[in-house]
Amino acid sequence: MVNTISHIHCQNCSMAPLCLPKNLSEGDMARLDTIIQRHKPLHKKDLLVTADAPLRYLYAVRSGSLKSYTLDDHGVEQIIDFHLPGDLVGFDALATGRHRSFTQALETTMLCEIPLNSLDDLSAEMPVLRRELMSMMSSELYTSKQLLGSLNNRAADARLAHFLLGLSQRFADRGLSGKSFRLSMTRADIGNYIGLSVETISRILSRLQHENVLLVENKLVEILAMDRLERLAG
Amino acid sequence: MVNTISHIHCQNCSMAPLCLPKNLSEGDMARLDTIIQRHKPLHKKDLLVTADAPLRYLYAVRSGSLKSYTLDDHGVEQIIDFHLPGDLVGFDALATGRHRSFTQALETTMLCEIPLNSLDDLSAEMPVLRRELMSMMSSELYTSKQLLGSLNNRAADARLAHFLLGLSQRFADRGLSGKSFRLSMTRADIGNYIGLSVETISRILSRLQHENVLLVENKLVEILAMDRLERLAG
DNA sequence: AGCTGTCCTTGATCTAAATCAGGAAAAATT
DNA sequence: AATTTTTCCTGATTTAGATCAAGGACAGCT
Repeated sequence: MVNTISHIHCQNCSMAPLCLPKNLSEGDMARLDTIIQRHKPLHKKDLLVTADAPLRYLYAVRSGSLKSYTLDDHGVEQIIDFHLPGDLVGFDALATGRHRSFTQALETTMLCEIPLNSLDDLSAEMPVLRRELMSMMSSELYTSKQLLGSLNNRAADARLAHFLLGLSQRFADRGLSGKSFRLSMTRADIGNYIGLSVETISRILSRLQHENVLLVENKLVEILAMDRLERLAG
Repeated sequence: MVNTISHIHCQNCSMAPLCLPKNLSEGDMARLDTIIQRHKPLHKKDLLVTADAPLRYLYAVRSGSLKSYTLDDHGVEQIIDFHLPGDLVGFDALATGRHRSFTQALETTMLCEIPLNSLDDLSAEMPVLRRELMSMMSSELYTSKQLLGSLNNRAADARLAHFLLGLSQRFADRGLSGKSFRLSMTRADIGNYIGLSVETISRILSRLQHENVLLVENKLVEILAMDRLERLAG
């Protein structure tokens, strides 16, 4: 019998509607599929890419999650991204041809590996793929700039609300519950990402729980009052 | 006699080495040049694009400068970018086909207008142009994420130092002085962008002047001790 | 040149969130 | 199952930067 694990294709991947092949015709998708390879599963804390390493592949997250971070002058981690299934990892490295951050699994994570050379060739021939690539980068750019706007000049609870709503939206986009989900990152990771101390994250989660906006149990979060959370996020 | 103003071409534009055509062959550059149009000059405070307007062109800044901003729920401006000569405006709108921010001239500004449809066609045929587009988006993405990292969790003086060093680098890249330059944005704009109040910007500039790190005279800034500024930025 | 509105600076006060501290609960490792 | 390590929570204290306040310097107008 054929091992099904070794035969994952874009055509039968549940993430396809969100991922790179989302707007491709059947034929185009099949062509893209031929260049895509599977990557061995990562365990929690495994590194996918290291800053400065040459960029050879873009990675598509199939399941699990990761964080990307840089190290500042003092070797302190600075988280710049969380990646969920359907996300592509590596766009920020295209300009230099080298990765500019570390990317580490937050839990057991499965990935597809897309060789850049082949992708570039394909994008010459497939206008839809080319536009999709541009579009995904553009979205990431927008999200990143939005984040800037919603962190600067905003109170701690607004930042955290924005973060939770962003996650909620992304889970919902993936066909999962946007109301009830698991945080694969620690409170410290969240604080690092949105510029707050762990204690502040913890306190605000507790407060929102008391105010019946959230229900928090360890890593599990349930949004009880989406409207109030949205009002908080501003 | 031919009016020279009406005959600006990539081939004789001083910004070409930084701008979209930077890596193109002579022939490719000439082809790109045929689709590029000039935009009428903007005066200070003129809007180039409005949020929600359909995206038809990318704009390349030839001279002058602009700021991009969104409006939050309460109609408060939130600056997400400053554009200098050689920069391209509009990348964050590719995904939706609509602009997602307002872009306004900070001074008299000259621009080139690049029709998106033609650019897409060209990028199918010109691999170097395609990669250049991707590369420019990637750079912008990286800068944006870097900024996130260097604003979060950082003291006010480190933020401002980072901002000034970023400007300095960009001026230097453009063949201008990285040591002595003019701020085309107000203190309030800077504060808005890096998440500090006007007063704090003003105070830190004064302090850095007293400490002989900077020389500030209205809009003019001279960096006296680059090393100390870099140490501050961390 | 003089007027008007915006922009910048400096000082005094206040406050939100960081830091310090300690303990409890999970999770990983043995 | 027991032990170690990491993560999370809550309280007390401190502090960096916001806010309030007011005067002075520019820049754009007429």
